[in-house]
Amino acid sequence: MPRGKCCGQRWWQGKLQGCGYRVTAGREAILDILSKSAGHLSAEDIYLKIHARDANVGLTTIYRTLDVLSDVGMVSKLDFGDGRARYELAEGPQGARHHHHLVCTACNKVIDYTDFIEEEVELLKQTEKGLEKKYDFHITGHVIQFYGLCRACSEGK
Amino acid sequence: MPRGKCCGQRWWQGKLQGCGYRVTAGREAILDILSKSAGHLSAEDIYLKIHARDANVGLTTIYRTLDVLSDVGMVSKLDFGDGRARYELAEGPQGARHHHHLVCTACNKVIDYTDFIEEEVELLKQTEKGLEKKYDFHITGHVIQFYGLCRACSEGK
DNA sequence: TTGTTAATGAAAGCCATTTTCATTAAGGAG
DNA sequence: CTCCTTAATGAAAATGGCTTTCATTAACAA
Repeated sequence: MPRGKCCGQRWWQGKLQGCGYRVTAGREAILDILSKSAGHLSAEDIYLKIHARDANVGLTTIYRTLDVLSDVGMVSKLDFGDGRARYELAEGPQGARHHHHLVCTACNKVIDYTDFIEEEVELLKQTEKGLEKKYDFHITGHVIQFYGLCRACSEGK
Repeated sequence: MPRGKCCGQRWWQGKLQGCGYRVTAGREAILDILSKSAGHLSAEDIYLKIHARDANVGLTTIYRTLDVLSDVGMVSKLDFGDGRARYELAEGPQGARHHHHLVCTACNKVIDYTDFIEEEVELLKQTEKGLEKKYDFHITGHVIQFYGLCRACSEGK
């Protein structure tokens, strides 16, 4: 077994077990699919990919697993306003780097951008600090997202 | 009939008719409720308020009217991630002033804040410009929102 | 006043997600 | 390695916000 793969498994197995969750084939499969896809998969996307690749993991389990993985902090749940949740590997040593999303409201294409991120993050950090103090809130997250029409959708109209 | 009220009515009646929509009792009632409530009402909230105040407007009509009012730009549709849309009077001469939202993920309380707004708006504007150019997008909107636990929910745990 | 057509409401439908419940299997104890 | 406790799973049913359908009503222009 290749060293890299082994270490990767160790990593998420430890994280799951450390949080009191069991390591199962379904969880492994879902995590594997997320790590090999370019983000933004819906539960059904994952369901289809899992069934295409090999075998049986019910939709229910996919939803439950995604909850677990969110809980553990390995996966981020995204909302692009189209009525279904999307999931991507959370940023971190194993995941992608920090980015925000630009969503086409016509074709639902999503662009991850990292430009301007530094300024955004800096402003968000300051604002969070200010809001926490002023409103006595413990801030745990934020959403910053842009919506619009991509080139194709803009012209096709 | 008081002058203020008359002018207020004129205003939205004109706006509706100018966009080819008819003026109906239901639309008047919904708009009135929105203007007298402190923001963030769900369709069902409005439904209950309408039935408490006087009479019959079906939930279907409320959804349809809110769509119309969004279309005309009189109402903003909000998404706080709890699975139901919220609506508030759009900012403008008749509506509230520009603000963003701070959401408690435990009790769903929402705080409108205007602090830090100038900087946020400025950054958003610049980022939009950059993204439009780089990704050839026509940006039509954005979401910036903070999530966390309010004082009460933080302690009650 | 009348005619056209948008607006309405009740009921049915839609669909992502959740719940229920009986079955299976992870992983610690022995 | 085997047992045992309990989490994990899947199928099916349920949930719930929202939308569609369709027959009826009412805006408002002529």
